[in-house]
Amino acid sequence: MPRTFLVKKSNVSPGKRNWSEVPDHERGDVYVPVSIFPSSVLMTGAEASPAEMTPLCLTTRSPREAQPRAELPSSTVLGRPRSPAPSAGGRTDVRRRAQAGSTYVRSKMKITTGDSPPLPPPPPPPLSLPPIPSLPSLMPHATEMPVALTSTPEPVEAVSMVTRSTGQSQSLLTGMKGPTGAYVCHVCQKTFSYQRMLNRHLKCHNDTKRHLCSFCGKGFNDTFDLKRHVRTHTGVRPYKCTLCDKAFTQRCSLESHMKKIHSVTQKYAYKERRNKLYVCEECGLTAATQDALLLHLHSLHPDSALLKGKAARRAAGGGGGGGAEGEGSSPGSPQGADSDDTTGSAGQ
DNA sequence: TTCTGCACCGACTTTTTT
DNA sequence: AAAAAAGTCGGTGCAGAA
Repeated sequence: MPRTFLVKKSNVSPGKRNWSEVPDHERGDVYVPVSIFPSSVLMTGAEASPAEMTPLCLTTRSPREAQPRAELPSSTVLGRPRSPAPSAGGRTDVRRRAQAGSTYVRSKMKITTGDSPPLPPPPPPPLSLPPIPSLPSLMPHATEMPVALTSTPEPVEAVSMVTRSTGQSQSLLTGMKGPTGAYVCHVCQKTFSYQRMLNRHLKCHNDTKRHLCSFCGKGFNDTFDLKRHVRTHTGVRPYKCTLCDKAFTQRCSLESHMKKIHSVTQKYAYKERRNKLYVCEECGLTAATQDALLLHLHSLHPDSALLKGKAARRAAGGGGGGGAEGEGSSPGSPQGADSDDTTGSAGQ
C-alpha cells in the first residue's frame, strides 16, 4: 500500500516551512503532523500532540503511535503577535505581513472579518463569525449576503431582501437574472447557470470567511478550501511522483511536475475524474479504496475522528453527509477528517 | 414537491514563493 | 522555472423549510 508522503519540517524560518530542505526520500519517513503550533495552544509538556491540540480534523493519536512530534517553533505565525489590523479592504499585503513574521499569509489572503484572530481560536466556532460591523443586522448569516459587500451603496437595500426566515431571496437574486436567463453577479457581471452557483460565487466578493484555519487564522469560503489549506500545515502530501519520489499536496501539482520534469503527460480527458485516493490524515497512509482506509483506521487509529464521525452518523440514524452533520463541520469535526480532498465520501 | 443552504469533491487556473 | 498554495467553478447529495 502506498505511503502518503509525509513531510518532516526542519526548523526553518519562523512560521514557514521549508520543505525543500528535507530530501524527498526522507519526507515519507517521518511525519510531523504539525510543527507550527503556536505556543499559545500548546499544552504543557509532551502530553499533547499537535493533533490533539488542534481543533482541526487531526484527531487524537493513540499512545502507541510513536510518531515523531514536532516542537513548536517559538515564533510561528500564531505564536507571535500578528501584524496590525489589516487594511480596510479586508486584504493584507503579504509583504507587510511577512515583515510582521506572518509568512504564511499570502497577498491574496482575505481577512475573515476584518480582524484576524490574534491567536488561533481554540476550537473555533466556524459559524460564529461576527457579522461585519457595518451590516450586522443585514447579515445574520454569511452566506446570505449576496451583494452586501459590493462597492455600490444600494446593495444594502438589496441585501435586506434576502431573508433568513424564509431562506429565500425574495427578489434580489431573481431580479439579477439576466436577459439570457443566466444569473448575473452584481459585482463582476459574471453569469451563472444556476442560482446556487451565483450565491456561492457571491461569497468571493465577501471578505467574511466562515471557515477559519485554526493554525493561522486564515479564512476560507469553503470547507474544502480550508481542508486543503490545512494540509500545508500538517505536511501531508498524498500525491507522490513515482519517478522521483517527490510529493505534492495537490494532484495538479503532481501532474504539473510530471509533465514539466518527467515529460509525462497524464492521459485524461477534460475534467475526467482521476482515481480517488483515500488518505489517512492520522499517519499519512494512502489507500485505493475507502474500505481499505477504514480497515486501516480500525486497526491503527480506532480513535480517529473519521471513525468517530461515522459512528456518530450511524447513531444519528444513518443518513449520509449533507447539511445536518456538516453544520458543525469545522475542520476539526469528524467529517472534516472524513472529507479531505483525497478521502471521504465515496459518492463520486 | 420544490427550493435553498450547505457540505463535499474534483478540476482548472492563477498567484506567489523558492 | 518549478513548486506551493490559493481562488474559483461545475457538479452532486442531503437536510430543512416553505
